[in-house]
Amino acid sequence: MAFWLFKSEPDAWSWDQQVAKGDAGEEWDGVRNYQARNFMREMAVGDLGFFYHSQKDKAVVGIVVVCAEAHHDSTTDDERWECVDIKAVRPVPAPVTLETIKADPALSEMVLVKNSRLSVQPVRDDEFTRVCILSGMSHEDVLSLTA
DNA sequence: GCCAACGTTGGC
DNA sequence: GCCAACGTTGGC
Repeated sequence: MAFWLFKSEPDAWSWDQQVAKGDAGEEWDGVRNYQARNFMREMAVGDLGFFYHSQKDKAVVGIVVVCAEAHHDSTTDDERWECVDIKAVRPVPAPVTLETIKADPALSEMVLVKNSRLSVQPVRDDEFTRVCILSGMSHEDVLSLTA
């Protein structure tokens, strides 16, 4: 299983809106960046990701799961752009802010820290676990997610 | 609201 | 194929 991070401006598409979509999930559409698209092409159904609010919150607020592999982005006729579908799994007990992430030496290599503009990015196993723990989840909580 | 970082476009 | 100009993102 691989881990990812999906970044969204809460004014454009928020965690609450994602949750409201329920198990049907929603296209992660609108991505017009090759790097981000290529990461989505690598995703498999069942991969987990963080849902990150940029701008005002600047925090990881929830956990999502990929529920459809990359397919054409329905918001454009341009054949180049694809997206996956994701659905909400659970909110994190407490948001993990960018400030907290930046202050943690174990997370200094995160793409979020090194390339703040990339909207879809890979997360390492150890980084995924670490952020979960920082959010207040127990090790058992993390294990039950990744089992 | 500013600006640094980055990606894309288009002229040469 | 290079690079200047431009547009966008997102942290501050």
